[in-house]
Amino acid sequence: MPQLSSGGGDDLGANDEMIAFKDEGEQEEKIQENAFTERDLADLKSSLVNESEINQSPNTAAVRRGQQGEHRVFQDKHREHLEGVSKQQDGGMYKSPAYPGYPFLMLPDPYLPNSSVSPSSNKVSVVQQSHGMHPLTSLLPYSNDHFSPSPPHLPTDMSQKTGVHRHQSQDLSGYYSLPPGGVGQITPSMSWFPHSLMLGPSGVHPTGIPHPAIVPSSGKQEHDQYDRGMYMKPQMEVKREKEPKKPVIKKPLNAFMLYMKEMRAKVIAECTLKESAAINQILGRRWHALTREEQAKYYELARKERQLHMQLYPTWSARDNYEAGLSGVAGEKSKADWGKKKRRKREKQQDSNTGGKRSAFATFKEEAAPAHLLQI
DNA sequence: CGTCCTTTGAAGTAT
DNA sequence: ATACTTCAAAGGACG
Repeated sequence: MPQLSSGGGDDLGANDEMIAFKDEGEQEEKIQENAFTERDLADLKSSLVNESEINQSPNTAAVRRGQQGEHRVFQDKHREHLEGVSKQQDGGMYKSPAYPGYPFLMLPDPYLPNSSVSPSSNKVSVVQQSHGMHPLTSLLPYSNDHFSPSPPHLPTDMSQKTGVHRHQSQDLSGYYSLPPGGVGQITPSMSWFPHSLMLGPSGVHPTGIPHPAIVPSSGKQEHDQYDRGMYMKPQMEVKREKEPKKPVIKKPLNAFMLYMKEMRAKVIAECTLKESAAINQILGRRWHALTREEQAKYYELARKERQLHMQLYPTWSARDNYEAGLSGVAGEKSKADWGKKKRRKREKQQDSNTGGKRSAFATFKEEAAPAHLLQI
């Protein structure tokens, strides 16, 4: 039982979340890069173009894999190094957030109708409002009040939930001063949700808790519903009601995803690029250019997202969404079904390694990242 | 319309 | 224990 194996002191792998940091030498270099000036952008674009040149190799995928693997090995090396730091964080930093500015970052706008964040109230806007916001992200004003020992709105269903297989985070009970009742007793304030959301047709969690993270399993479009659909116009709601879909609870966003959400619009504006694959490459490089502290903010946010997600959906498993779009029913995939996509992907990798057709994106990069971008 | 691309990280399965 | 795979977001491209 993997979930249990990480129990005890581990907090959803929080201790491992600091592993992505670079070594000191590179760190310095990255810190310099981190001054995101126009020059930085030019560098990034230049790098992107260079990458595209590299990627012309038929073994692009393999090369990338190799690089990734290298990087991960490197991360592992630093896992040890950072472990002490991480533990310190669990014991100290997380109990008293090291980033007093961000805990209330994204609360107001989408969840308080027609409200907006006071620009002066935030140090960091972690999630781009223009892109809407991940439902859980938006659930995370990260005030400890939400986990106060006396939850203001305790959904009755939650404590009655049976068959809970997600372990309760030790850290959670420690950090949020949880009552000794377990998951069912921990209930974040539902004041995060706008009333319209509370009444939404799709946002009903198995526990009975309405939540925007639950979206109809209608493929990719669910993303939009995720961000904007929670405030769907009545017409849309009617339409959705007509064709009810099995709700899908999305994975909580990891640190990098949170970072991407925040920075995407910025990069798009700077680059005048819209292609997400290219944007993501830039964001990936920027991510590595972040300082420890900057990354830590997102790791912390991601950690809390996972915590909250686990509280809200104690029975949810990442596996539920594996091929959910194909099965239509989350969590019903058999072990026989499990390998289908896997094999497909393996075949694809073999294809690329044996000089298969070039990706459309490679072509795109050659065309979309021409020299004129370097002049910025 | 569904899938791919591309990134990192979390969590799952397979060996 | 380690390796590998899937999925989170995003939106244009493509079959």
